[in-house]
Amino acid sequence: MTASTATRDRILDAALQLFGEHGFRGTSVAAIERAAGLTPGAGGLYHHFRTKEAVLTEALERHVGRLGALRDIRRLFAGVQDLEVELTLIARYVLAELEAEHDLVQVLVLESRQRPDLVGQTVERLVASSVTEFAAWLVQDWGAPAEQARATAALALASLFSHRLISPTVLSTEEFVTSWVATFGSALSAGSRSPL
Amino acid sequence: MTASTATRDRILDAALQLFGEHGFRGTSVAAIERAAGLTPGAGGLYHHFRTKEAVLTEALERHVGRLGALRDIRRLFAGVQDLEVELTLIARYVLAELEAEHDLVQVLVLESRQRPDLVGQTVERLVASSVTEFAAWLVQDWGAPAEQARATAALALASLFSHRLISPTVLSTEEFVTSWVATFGSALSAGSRSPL
Amino acid sequence: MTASTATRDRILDAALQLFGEHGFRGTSVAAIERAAGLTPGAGGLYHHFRTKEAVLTEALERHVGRLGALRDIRRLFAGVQDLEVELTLIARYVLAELEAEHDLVQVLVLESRQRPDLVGQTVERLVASSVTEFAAWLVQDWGAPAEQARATAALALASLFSHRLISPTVLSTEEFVTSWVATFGSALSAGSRSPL
Amino acid sequence: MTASTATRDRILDAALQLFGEHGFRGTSVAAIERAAGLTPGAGGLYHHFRTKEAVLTEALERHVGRLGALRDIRRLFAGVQDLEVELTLIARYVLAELEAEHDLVQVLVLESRQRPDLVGQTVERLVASSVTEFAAWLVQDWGAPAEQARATAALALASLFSHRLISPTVLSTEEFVTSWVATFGSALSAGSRSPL
DNA sequence: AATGAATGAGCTTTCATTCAT
DNA sequence: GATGAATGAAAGCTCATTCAT
Repeated sequence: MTASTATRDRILDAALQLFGEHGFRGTSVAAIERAAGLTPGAGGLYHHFRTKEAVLTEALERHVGRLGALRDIRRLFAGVQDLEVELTLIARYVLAELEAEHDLVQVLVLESRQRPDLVGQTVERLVASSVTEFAAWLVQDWGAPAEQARATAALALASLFSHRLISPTVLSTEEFVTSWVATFGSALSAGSRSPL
Repeated sequence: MTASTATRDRILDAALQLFGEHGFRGTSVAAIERAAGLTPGAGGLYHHFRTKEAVLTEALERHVGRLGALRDIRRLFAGVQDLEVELTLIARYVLAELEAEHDLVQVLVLESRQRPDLVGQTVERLVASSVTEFAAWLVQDWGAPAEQARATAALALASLFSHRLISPTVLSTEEFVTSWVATFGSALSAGSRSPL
Repeated sequence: MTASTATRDRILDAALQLFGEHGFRGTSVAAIERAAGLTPGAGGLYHHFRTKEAVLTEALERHVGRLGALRDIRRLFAGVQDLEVELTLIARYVLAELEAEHDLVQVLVLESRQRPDLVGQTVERLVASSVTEFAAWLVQDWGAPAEQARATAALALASLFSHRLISPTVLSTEEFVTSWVATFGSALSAGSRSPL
Repeated sequence: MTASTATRDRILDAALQLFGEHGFRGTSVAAIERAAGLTPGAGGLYHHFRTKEAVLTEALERHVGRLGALRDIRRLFAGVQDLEVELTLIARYVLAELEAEHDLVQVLVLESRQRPDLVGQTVERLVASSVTEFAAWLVQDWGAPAEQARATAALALASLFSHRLISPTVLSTEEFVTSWVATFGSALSAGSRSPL
C-alpha cells in the first residue's frame, strides 16, 4: 500500500500537470504513465484508477483543497490595521496561490466547458466562497457597507484572476499590485464615506 | 464562387464555434463538416482548407478583426462629458463585444497554451492595444496622469475580462457594471487629485 | 476533336511517366491531370477516359507498339556480314529501345503482378516475339542450329533485360556491350561447329 | 516474449509476402494484420513497429541476409573439378535462391525506385557482391583473366536474374540452365585461350 | 503491482469518381 | 471540354481499455 500510494500520487501529480499543459483530451493515458514512471501504454494506471476521467476527478479533488486557501483571507490578514498594507498582502497572496496551483487553474480553465458538473461547479464554488470571504473581511475589519462590499470584492478578485493576461506584457506584477491596491483602496475609502 | 465562398464561410463559422465549445483537439473534422452541412467524414472540408489547422488559423484571422473593435474605444466614446456615463457605456460595450465574440474568446483561452505563436501572440496584441487605447482615452479626455492611466486601464480591462467568472453566479451583470463604474470612477477622480 | 486529341495524348504521356515513377496506385488522377495541364482534382480526365484503369490500358497499348520494334531485328540488321559488328549494333539498339521506353518498361515491371491479364500478357508476348525474331535471325543469317538458336537468343536477351541492374554500378554500358558481344559471339561460333 | 516474438515474425513474413504481391502502397496495414492473425484495422501492428515503413525496413534486413548466400558461391562450389558441372550447380543454386526468396526479390524490384536509399542500396550491394564473388571464383578456380572475369560474371548473373522473364513461357528452366552453362562455359574456355 | 499484447473505435487525410455549371 | 464541389470508401495511425502472465 505504501508503494501503491506513492504511485497513485505520482500519477495524480503527473496527470494534473499534463492536463494543464495539453488539456484532458490532449493527454494520453500512456503519457501519464510515462510521466509517472510506469511503462507507457501498458495500462498500469488502471490498477489505481478506473478510468482516465477518474484520474481527473481525483486530481482536482486533491488539489482544489489548496486553492481553497483563498477562503482563509479573513483569518490570515486580520488585524494589520493599515488598509493599504493589508490589501497589498492579500493581492500578493492570491497571485502567489494562483501561480503555485497554476496547473490546477489551467485545468479548471481548459475543462470547465467540457465538464460543467465536475469542473464548472468546482470553479463556481471556489469563486463564490472567495468573494464571500473577501467581502466579509471588508465588512468586519473595514466597516464597508455590506451591499457594496460584495460587489467590490467580486471586482477586485476578478481583476486578480486576469493578472496573467496583463503581466508581464502590459504591466509588471509589481505595478499591477500597486495599482490594484490604490484602486480598490480608494474605492473602499470613497465607498465608506458615500456608498453607491 | 458563390457556393464555394458560402461553404467556406459556413466551415469557418462552424469550426470556430465548435473549437470554442470543445477545443481544437476535441473537435473532429467530421463534426465541422456536419455542422457546415457537408457529409461528415467525406473530407469535403479539404476542398477548402489544406488541413484542420488551417481552418483554425483562418477562422481566427477572420474573427479577430472584429474583436479589434475594442481598440476603437477612444473614437466611440469621445465627448460625452460625464465620466460615469462614459464608463458605463464602455463597460457595456466591452462586455457586449466579448459576449458577441464569445466563441473566439473561448478559442483564444483554450488554445493559447497549445499554440503560443498563432494564438498567444494574437491575444497579447489584442490585450496590449486595448489597454493602450483605453489609457490614451483616460489621458486625453479626463486628464489622467499618464503613469497612472496605463495601470488603471489594465486593471479595469482585466476585471472586465473576468466578468464571466463572476456573473451571473456571484453578481448580475448590471451590478457588475455599476460597481465597475463606481470603482474606477472613484479611482480616477482620486488619482487626478493625488496621483500615485 | 483536335484539342481533345491533344489533351488525350498529354494525359496518356503524363500518366505513363507517372505510373513508371510511382506505380499505378502511387499515381493519383489529380497528379495525372496536373501533369497534363488540367486542373488537378477537377475530374477533367474523365472526359477522355472512363476510369483511371482505362488510362493505363490505353497508355500501354499506345506505347507497346514502339517497343515492338524489338521484333524488327531481322529487318534492321540484315546483311552486315560481320557477326561481331551486327551483335554490337543489336545490343546497342535493344538497350537504346529499353532506355527510350523506360517509362513503359518500368510500368510493365511494376504492374505485371497486379494485372497479369493486361500487363502480364503484353510482357509475355513482347518477350516471346523478341526471342523468336532474334532466333530466326541467328538461324537465317548465321546458320545457327534451330534448337540452339532459340535458347541462345533467350539468354542473350535475358541478360540485356537485366542491364540496368549491372550498369553503371558494376560495369559501364560500354563494357557490358563488349562483353555481351564476345560472350554470345563465341557461343554462336562454338555452337555452330559443335552443337550441344 | 514468446508470443511477442512470434507475432513480430508473423508480421514480418506476412508483410514481405504481401509487399511482394501488391507492392508497399498496395498493401494495407490492415491486410498485414489480417495475414498475421491480428484483428485487421485495430492497429495491433503498431505494438511491434513504429510505422508501416519500419515493417518494410525490418523485413528487408531480416531476409536480405539469406539472399546474401549468393556471395558464398566460392565456398560452396570449390573443388568440383569439372567446369560444366560446377556451372550447372551454380545456375541451379542461384535460381533456387532467387525462387526461395522470391517475395524479397519482388519487393526489391517493386520498391527500388520509390526507396532508393533503403532498397536501392541493398540491391546494389547484393548485385555487386555477387558479381565480385562469382568473378573471384572464375579467376581462382578456372584461371580466367581478371579483366574478363568481372564482365563475364556480370553478364552471367544478369541473365540468371531475368530467368523469370523467360521461363516457362519461352524456355523451360532446364533448357535455360543447359543453355546458360554451354554459353558461359564456352565463353570462358574461349576467353582463357584468347582474352578480349 | 506491473507489463506486453490485443482490440474497437476513433482520428486526419487521400482519392476515384460524379455532377451541375 | 473544363471546372468547382461533393461524396463514399479507405488509408495510416492513436488511444482508452482489458486481460493473461
